[in-house]
Amino acid sequence: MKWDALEEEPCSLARTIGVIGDRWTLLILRECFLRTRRFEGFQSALGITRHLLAERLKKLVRQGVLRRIPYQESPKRHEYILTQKGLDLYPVMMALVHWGDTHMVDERGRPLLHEHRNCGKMFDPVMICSECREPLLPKEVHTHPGPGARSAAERLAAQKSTKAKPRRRAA
Amino acid sequence: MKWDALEEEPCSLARTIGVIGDRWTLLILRECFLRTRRFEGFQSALGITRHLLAERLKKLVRQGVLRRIPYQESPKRHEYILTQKGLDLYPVMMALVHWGDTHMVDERGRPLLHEHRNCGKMFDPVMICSECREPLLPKEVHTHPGPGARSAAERLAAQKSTKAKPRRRAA
DNA sequence: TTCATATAGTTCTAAAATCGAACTGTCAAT
DNA sequence: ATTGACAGTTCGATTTTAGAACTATATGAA
Repeated sequence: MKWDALEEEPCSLARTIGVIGDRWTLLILRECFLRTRRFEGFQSALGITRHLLAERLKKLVRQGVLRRIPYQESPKRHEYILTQKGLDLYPVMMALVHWGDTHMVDERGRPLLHEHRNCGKMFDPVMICSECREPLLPKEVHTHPGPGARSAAERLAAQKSTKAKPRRRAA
Repeated sequence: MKWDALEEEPCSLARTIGVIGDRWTLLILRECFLRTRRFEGFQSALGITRHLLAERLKKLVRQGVLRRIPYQESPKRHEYILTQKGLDLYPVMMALVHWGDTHMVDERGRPLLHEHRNCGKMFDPVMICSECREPLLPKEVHTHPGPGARSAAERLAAQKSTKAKPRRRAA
């Protein structure tokens, strides 16, 4: 699959994955939320190759997740900060962290605790329904095609290009 | 970086990324939540190569995200279903979908709508604080080292192995 | 002046991952 | 006896990533 194609798919999950769904990008975003802003900062915090880091940052800027802002002239230097679109990834990050906290901790316990300044307490993130504010369970959610869904004809056409071709028999 | 090392890192985000943080795995999990259970089902829905699909499924089973269950004898056939650990990824999936719905839709609108059976309404997922039940904003959250955090000495040792080495001057 | 350091990249080759297609094996139905 | 469904495995070619060095600009020290 050409991964650029993901962004064209009629699926919000696929499109999101097309933008942030690889290991280095997710780790770069972690650093962003931890207030890292500069090339060298990302590089030394992550141990990513400079080549890939440059490429990933470029892509995140192109996608509007990060903004590249000059912080000095001569030599020109820029730093990378989260846009609102980038900040909106916070629930994604928290959901990933919380799953790790729940299922991947060793005997030592959580590496990081989160304090909510509003209430002053250590918390876990909980995902609720915007309408009734009850926690969401997969069993209680049904999906329906939305206005951006593909018609049957479109699905058929799309299948032709991605579906496994029939394999021929042995001679 | 050897990606197996991610699971050892003192960071719940890194550990989670080590398990589910690649494009195909995330798409496979989407299919799981859409009730796909069998090899051919995943393959034709995603267009993933059979080779990679087999590998990813094995890894998800090894990690306890999926369970491989026989559904017929002779020939032996199995299907892959989400464990509780896998079901717990629901907030991650919903967060990814919601970001896509917010920032990646085209003029046609959302591909999929979600109905909450509890209240009967179409909803968006909202992430709140478990303690005060207010929506979480990145600015209002502070992180503290938890019991599983690395000591300063451990951080230093870890840096030696991942940090960029000093580069020598040109001759 | 010359050297060293800081920062933000780019370039290059080798190694690893992925793709694409074919192949294996079991069983049921025709 | 052949075809099709299903769940993989194998293999060569292509694409990505890793790892290291190199470029460029400027500051401050020897």
